Amino acid sequence: MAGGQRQWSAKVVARLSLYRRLLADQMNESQTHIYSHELAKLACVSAAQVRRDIMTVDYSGTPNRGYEVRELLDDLSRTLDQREGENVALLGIGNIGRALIAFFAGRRPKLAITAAFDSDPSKVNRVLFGCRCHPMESLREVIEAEGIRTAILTVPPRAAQAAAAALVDAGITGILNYAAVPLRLPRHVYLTDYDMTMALETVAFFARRSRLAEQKPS
Amino acid sequence: MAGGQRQWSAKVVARLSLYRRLLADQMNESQTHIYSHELAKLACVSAAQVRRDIMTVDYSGTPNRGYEVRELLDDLSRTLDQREGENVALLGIGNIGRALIAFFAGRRPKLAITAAFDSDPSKVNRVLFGCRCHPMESLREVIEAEGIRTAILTVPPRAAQAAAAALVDAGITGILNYAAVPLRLPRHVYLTDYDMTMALETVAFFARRSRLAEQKPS
DNA sequence: TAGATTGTTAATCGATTAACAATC
DNA sequence: TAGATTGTTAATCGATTAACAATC
Repeated sequence: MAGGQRQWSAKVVARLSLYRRLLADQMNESQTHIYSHELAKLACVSAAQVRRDIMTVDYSGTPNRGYEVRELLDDLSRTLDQREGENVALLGIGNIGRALIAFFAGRRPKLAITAAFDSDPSKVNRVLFGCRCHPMESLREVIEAEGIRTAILTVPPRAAQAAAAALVDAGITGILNYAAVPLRLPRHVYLTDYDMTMALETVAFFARRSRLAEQKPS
Repeated sequence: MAGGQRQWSAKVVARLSLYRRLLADQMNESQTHIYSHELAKLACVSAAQVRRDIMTVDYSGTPNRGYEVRELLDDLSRTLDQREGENVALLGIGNIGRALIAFFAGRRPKLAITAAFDSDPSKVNRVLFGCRCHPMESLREVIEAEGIRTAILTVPPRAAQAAAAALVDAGITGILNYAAVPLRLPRHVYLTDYDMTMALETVAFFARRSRLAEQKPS
């Protein structure tokens, strides 16, 4: 039922994205069907969670064969991809920005970084891995022309809030934020923060703790 | 009470890391004290959460002045940092790996990437932003010599599981995984996955949905 | 059929928020 | 003091897991 108002959570969508990639691997190995517990093992989650997640894309398996790899893959792609493909913008061509452009070049057929922006004139009009760099002044123009709704933010912290506001102003409704600053955005804009310092400090904290636990006398 | 067995969650630790950075900014602006709701606004979280988080580091504010910036900053650092500083290893010197080495160079005084590893001989023995690149063969040796417990994984997907196993074998207890593959690790190893494809697909999904919601007749 | 797996509901778990007496 | 803020407990919320009848 197309009109059913389903509540998607970010975690579910992220797992669907992972399932899709794992299923593509399975198809390359000529697997035609797969059970929830098999997919669960590949994804490192519980089988119950796999079954519940798959319910959300309105695909059904059968007790005998589990899930048909090809069919499930198609249904996942119908949920995750826009049929005609989709373009993404990237703001800030520093080390991280360049690495992300290189990483995503050709990776997903229906999701490509097609426009980059930087305020540094020396970077403008270059082409990196098929992605053209534009001046900040043409932000709105390019975003509207290419129908872009999703942006990656890799500018320095100080510039992040203003850059994000400009993006929203130009019609962006989803931001992946690599700048290590909390952003204040209107509610209709979806935001994911990828703060690398926070991530590394957290891992280091628990790595230390694990060692401490080991040293404790049993 | 130092011995109190407190249960730390990854989310709380990550927020403490953020609070610390925000407080450092405040101190640069000569703020001596700050209220929970002020810090909450900067961090884009609720005031109740700030108060509860700060409780976990055993620091107390006062109704009159809120929190003393300097004191809270010190207590957060005592929790997050190892007093004598700490080294981190990075595996896989591709685009992402190089960008991360550049990003973290000199960023945190007590947390530095000091050793990189790659299986490509042409990359070995170079020095990037003060970080030396070693051959994979000396993994254990270097990790033990530098007392490293935390590692960043930026190798290609196929190599990730084996590389992670080698890290664990060498004594690593925390991994920040940028390789887009779920890893199976012993339970004492702390793992955070940073799957960029998953993140971008999720943001794009919700960005699309937001637009759809806008178009809906009220 | 017997046995394993599915879809789906109920129970559990953990994290966030609301509320409020104590306090400066 | 009066008023705002704190530490802390109780209520709420959402996500995960367990359980089980239906099914191939």
